[in-house]
Amino acid sequence: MDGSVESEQMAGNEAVSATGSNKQVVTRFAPSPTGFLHIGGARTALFNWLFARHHDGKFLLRIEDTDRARSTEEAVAAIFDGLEWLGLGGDEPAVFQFERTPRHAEVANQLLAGGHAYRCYATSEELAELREQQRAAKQPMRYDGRWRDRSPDEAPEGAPFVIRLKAPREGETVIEDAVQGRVVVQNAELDDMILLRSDGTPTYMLAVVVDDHDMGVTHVIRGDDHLNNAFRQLGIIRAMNWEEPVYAHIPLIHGSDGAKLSKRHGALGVDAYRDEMGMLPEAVLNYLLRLGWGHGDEEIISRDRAVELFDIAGVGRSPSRFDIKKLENLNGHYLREADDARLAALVAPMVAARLGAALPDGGEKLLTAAMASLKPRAKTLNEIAEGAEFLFKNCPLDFDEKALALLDDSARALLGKTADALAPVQSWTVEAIDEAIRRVAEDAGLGLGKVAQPLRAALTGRTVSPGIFDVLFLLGKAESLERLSAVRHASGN
RNA sequence: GGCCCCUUCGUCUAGCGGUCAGGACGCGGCCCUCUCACGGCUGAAACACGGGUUCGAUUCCCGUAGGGGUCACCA
Repeated sequence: MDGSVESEQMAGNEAVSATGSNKQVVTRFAPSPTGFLHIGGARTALFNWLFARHHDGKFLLRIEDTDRARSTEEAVAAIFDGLEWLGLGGDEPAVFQFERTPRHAEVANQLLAGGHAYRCYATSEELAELREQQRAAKQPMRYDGRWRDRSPDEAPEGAPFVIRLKAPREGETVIEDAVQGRVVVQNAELDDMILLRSDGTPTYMLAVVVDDHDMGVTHVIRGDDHLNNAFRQLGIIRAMNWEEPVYAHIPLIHGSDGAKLSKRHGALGVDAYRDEMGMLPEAVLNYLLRLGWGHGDEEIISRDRAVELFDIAGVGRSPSRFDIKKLENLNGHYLREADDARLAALVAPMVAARLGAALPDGGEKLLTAAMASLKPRAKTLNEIAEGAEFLFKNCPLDFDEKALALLDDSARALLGKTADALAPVQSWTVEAIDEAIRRVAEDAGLGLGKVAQPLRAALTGRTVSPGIFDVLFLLGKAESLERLSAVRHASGN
């Protein structure tokens, strides 16, 4: 057996033993509030949430808002809103990183006092020049450590400085990543990163490490784009002599073009899946779960089942592309499973918007009754709303072209016979309607389809709708007859 | 460019040395049928390439190619 497989197993066992022993699993989701909760972030949150639940641990939230210029309150609200919709709230109130600035500075100074960090007086211009030279010389671009070993007396009087980590230059750093396996980086590749900016605020590198430590995070599950950062962060953790968390860097989600899917590249927020695309949260969750994680042939996986099954070992190592078709398919599945009244409540405002008018009294009730025949035909709430429109249209219906084509003179004559057959029906049940319509077809010596299609056109204005008996039943006797009559008395096409 | 990661049907994936390479979405066909869906059955569709290791590689190792990530006083 080779080394990498072995190391993966070790990483896996480490994760398990951390839970098997006295230590409670703590995971966190730590978005920066510079935009909405995008789909990749939602998946990261999901994996963290599931891992914590699976191990009876804690799932925490932290808002990484140390970049004051780019953080907004709207973004914070959007992120909480998205998480709430998906049912991925934290087990404790969210931590706002900016509020912990003093603690970050404290740690930086501790590092300084312990000789693990030093003051660097290089200016931004100086550094930019350095990078430019390195670029020109085709050298790797990194800080050259010009203040690393200088004596403090050489410091320019009163000049601003940053605090940098004094990272080891020899040897290598190894991470046994629970997803990626053993990853090794030469320490020479890592430069002395900035811990505290010249204005005294912490950088992300410092803040994450301090906060993760203080929050007791045992497992850091995050996007693959942080894998390189982990090596730098480890430098701080080791300098502080803190316990190292288990890292699990999950592959990113790419767009259908294969490029990184992020808010910077116009990826959608989860709110768009809810508000614009008509998705159900359980469908989004199921889809996200299967993107990058698998358990044999299981495709339809409930939240509870996911908690039961989820493990890091099932997370794949390669990036995946977002496929809206599959999400839609899953959404269709959950639509069919969903409670009719819940769906009606969700769809009612959408139907009203399409109609440009409020729904009549009892509109939501009618939608609930119609849901059983509406939802199998839809993949999104939008499609349900579209399919429900005919229920609320007023009498001179707007007919689409194909419907109009069906309503020729002979069809109108047939519609007359149909109306006559329907008029005497006393108890307006699907069975009674079924019987009456079939008799019309039989008497005319026609197949049921020959009667149903013109009827459908006359009643809905479309050639596509739920079963014709259901349409008649849902519309009610009076409305049905009125629509038939309206068509028969309209001028020919 | 340096460093790091990745590579099974178009897409998401199962596989963990010997399989007719399985499932799902999408696509085609058939059935059901009053339309459209749903549902059922079914078909086409993949181990990037080249070397090893091995009796035997999709599976292990090394290259190549391709893709991605990362190199800020952003997070």
